[in-house]
Amino acid sequence: MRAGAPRRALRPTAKALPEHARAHNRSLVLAHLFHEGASSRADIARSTSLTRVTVSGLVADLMAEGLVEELGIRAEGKVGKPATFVAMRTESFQVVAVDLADDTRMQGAVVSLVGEVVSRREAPLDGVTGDAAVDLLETLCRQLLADAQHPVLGVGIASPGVIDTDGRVVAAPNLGWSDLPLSALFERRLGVPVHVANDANTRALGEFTYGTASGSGAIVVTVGQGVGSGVVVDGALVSGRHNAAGEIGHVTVVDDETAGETPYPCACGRRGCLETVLSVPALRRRIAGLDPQDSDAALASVGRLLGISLAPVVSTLDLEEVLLSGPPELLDGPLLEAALTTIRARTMPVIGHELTMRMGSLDEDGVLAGAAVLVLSGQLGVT
Amino acid sequence: MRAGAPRRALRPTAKALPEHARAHNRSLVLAHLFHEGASSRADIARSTSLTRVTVSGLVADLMAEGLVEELGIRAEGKVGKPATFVAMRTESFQVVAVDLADDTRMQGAVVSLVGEVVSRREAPLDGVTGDAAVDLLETLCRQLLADAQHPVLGVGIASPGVIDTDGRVVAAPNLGWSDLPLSALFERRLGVPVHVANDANTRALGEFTYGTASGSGAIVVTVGQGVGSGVVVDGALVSGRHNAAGEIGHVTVVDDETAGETPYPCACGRRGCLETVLSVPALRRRIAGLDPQDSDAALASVGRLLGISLAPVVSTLDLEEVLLSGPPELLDGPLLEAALTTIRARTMPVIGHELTMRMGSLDEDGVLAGAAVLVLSGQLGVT
DNA sequence: TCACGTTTGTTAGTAGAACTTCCTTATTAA
DNA sequence: TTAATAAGGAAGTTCTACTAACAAACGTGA
Repeated sequence: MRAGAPRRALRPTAKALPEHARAHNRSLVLAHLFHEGASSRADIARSTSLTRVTVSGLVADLMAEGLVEELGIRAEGKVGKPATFVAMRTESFQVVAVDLADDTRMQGAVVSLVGEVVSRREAPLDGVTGDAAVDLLETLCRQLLADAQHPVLGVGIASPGVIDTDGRVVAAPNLGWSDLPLSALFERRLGVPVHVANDANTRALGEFTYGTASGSGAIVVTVGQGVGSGVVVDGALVSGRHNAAGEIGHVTVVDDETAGETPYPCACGRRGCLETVLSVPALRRRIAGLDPQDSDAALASVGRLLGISLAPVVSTLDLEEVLLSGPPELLDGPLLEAALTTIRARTMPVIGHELTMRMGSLDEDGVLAGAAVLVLSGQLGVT
Repeated sequence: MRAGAPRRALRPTAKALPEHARAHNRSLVLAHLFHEGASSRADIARSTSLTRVTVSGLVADLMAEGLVEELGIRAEGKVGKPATFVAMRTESFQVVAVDLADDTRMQGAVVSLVGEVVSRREAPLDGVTGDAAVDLLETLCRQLLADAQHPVLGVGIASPGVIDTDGRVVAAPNLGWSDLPLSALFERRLGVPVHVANDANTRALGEFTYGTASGSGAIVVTVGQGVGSGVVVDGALVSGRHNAAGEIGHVTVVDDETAGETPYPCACGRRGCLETVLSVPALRRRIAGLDPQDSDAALASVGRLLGISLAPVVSTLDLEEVLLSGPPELLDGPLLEAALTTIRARTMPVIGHELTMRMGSLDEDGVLAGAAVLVLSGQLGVT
């Protein structure tokens, strides 16, 4: 006879209007063209299960906005009236992408809509923080906006630290930022849409859009100065209560009882964090001066620690893929293999056995590509 | 200059039609009435940000279907025309809920729309499995359908094992079921809508709807014969690649190097799974014959193992709450405290410090309440 | 060669949804 | 009694996508 008054809705939802449906279907058409390339209106209709009439209307709108163009008649000879190709004008728009993950310099680029870097710029940080860093970033963005040869859809900024969904930097210690409404501020200053997200999440977005990561459930672990990750669950990036989802670098993996390891102090003030063994500096320290065999064993021991901490995550979320991103000479070998072996050994066969774990397919520009996706997703609804 | 052809969309989306908007808004109205109780049409309009006209139309539809009724004039004296209360007719409909988590018997109940058990029935399993278990379940459901004093919206079944989103039992070893389309089968046989889900996920649904769990990010760990969990991330239950999300019971937490512990064999064929220390039988074994102090220490040691395995999950998903469900005399005390302490010690302060961990607020009928939510959510879109 | 079927894309008309505007009703406050 | 306030409904507008029908352009096969 136990009962309880119903408390609250699981997911606070917003009202739905007809024009929302229109916007949704518009994104559907755009996403098809983005992912599948040039297609006929009838192709789009089949793929989206909208009618040809509706697709024609949406395509007409998109052509009027200059986002889509007709390419001419399909060559292949099949029966029936030949199809007219339409395609997204990916070459006629660009995106400005900035990567703030590096401690020493800001990396920026003009990026095409398919994630190709067209031109780049750097701004050495020289230890500036706070407002000075904001100004430096603004200058870099202005230069990149001037560099672009085509209209810029927006600016995408990947920053370390905690960023909320409105593009406000809640905390980015390296840059001395806290509670900084970066997105709103730069939209005012630059006059173009600005999207900001955490660097590891941004890289994950890049992997999902341009790389080979699958959308059902995956985690992309980024290994650099620190260790971060982006998590996709049921097709969407996880943000978390404090927008701190993916912060796996400061999970304790080494304590006094861990065989063969010593818990080293971490920048966060605690000891034995994953970052103290898996970050690039930590890995380099660990293998410095070792001969290849000992080095491999040392890397494998870190892989095992990574596997131990990932196993509960993989199992709880029933993930499909684990991707590693960072220097291949450190990660792609004994470390990755040991991590995968460890995860498989520590999870149910049905989950661990079908798990794939590998290096991400994007290189150091993956974050820039992801920043482009931020804009694409925010402005056009394309993911 | 690295690039990649865009591969696939992150989230495969379906077309949007105006009538979908209607259904969505209809659920919005229903959900408001469900969670807030009797309200005027104008109240609903304010809460949903729909117009009064639209709300009036939707309420008229719902009244024609008998789901909603007018209650009369609001008593409180404010200026303006007095409001007419409308309310969901929660007492005029019922749900049949069945809990298959127990190895020895099927537990069923007629449940009101607010999660109250109206009447119950049990069916001893006596070791039957496979088709015989299906027949037993059908008989139980028919009896419960006959027991109901009001029209039944549907049947909600919580089963152990892996259940896909269509209500197909992929694998439920205890019941000898595999690849059984339970939902479709019973809809044909019983003639009412049938919804099936994993028992741990169902309990999580119950906690979120009738209990005190918050929707942003939480995990509900159910401790019974085995150990399972349901995970809510960004307001939605996680299903996972194999629909096996939440299967935390078979994560390895004890290996040969774990101080003070011995890895015991598990039913899954491996050793040292969480289930070998945290399940109710394992806990009872562990504290059997110990005096209170030793018993507390033994429970705390299990709590510590739970905390170690949950810490990476809490940190990666930036969860807000961890709920434990099961016998309070085992869980609510040293075990829970040790687990929370361990999680806090092993995660970033910002994540761990604000984490709350406590017992779920629903008792042994939580699964039945969750099964009612399955129907409510599936039939009315109310969560 | 030529009628026929097929496919594409468009035009016209229909149905559904939610909005704004205006009105009636009912109550309190001055 | 009058003005202000609020609830609820009626009428008409706008937006959306659908079905039905059609013209254009092309292969196929007699």
